[in-house]
Amino acid sequence: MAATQELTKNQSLVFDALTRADGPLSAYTILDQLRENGFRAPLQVYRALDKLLDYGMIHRLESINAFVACSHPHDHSHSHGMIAFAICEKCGQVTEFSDEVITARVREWTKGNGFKPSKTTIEIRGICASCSTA
Amino acid sequence: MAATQELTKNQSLVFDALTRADGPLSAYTILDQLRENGFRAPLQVYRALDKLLDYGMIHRLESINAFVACSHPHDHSHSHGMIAFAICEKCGQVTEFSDEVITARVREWTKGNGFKPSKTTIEIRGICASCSTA
DNA sequence: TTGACTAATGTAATAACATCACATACGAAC
DNA sequence: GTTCGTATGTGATGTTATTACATTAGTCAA
Repeated sequence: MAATQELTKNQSLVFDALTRADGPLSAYTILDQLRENGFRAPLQVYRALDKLLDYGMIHRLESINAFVACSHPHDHSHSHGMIAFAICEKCGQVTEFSDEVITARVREWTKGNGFKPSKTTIEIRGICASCSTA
Repeated sequence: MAATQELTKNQSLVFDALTRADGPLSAYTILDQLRENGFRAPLQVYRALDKLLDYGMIHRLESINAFVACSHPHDHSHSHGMIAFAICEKCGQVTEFSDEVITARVREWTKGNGFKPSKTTIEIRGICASCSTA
């Protein structure tokens, strides 16, 4: 499984909702948006989100309990590196970037300490450029 | 406000609970532990946690909704740098470290993108050395 | 075609995490 | 002692996520 068109109905609905939104959405916000599509329960959303996370098509922002569509959907180059997120606390915009230096440095630490990493979260909250000039 | 002995009663109780524990605790776990000390409601815990976070005496682990006592309580050297956490998903142990290279690299990114950071989260989940040999 | 298996879905209930709103108490400054 | 800020007590509510169980739909082989 890899491409968008192979998603199930619910997965597509959830993924489309996240793609339409230009910022992170909470699971319950997605649920509300999809009620007209027949969604009734949180689990319908969470199950789809789990799969989409598996497929690497979306990300979970731990610090705000929300989800975003991956902004580099066709770029698998950073899929094994760490992804960092800058989250604007004013407008909600999320910028995704990956940095080899940080990735390498984290890997050094884990190697040096015998720690086997499974998932690494890097989230910077603050005010984005447009919001601080506005 | 800076030192432990200036904490209020509730703040001390919460801080002590976190210090006794040798791993992260959720707010509700703390609440349960402090019922015999008169705690009745979540807010009593959350208010204390907020202050302790302000004072830099504890940290919040965003990825697991839990709190830990700072492991470098007398070391203010890294208090303006970023702190990273390695969280063992097996035993719950949390190792706290700060890395100037990562800190610098994040600062570079934020400067370069006009992003004003307020709080940065770095959390590595995985299996710690003792758990992977055991 | 039937049966067996697997993946996806539907639904209700509940658990886990966090905040709001309002009342009361306490200490310091005047 | 009044005023003011901080801390506290308490119930209700809001938000996020999971458990448990039933049902549906597709695949594949006998």
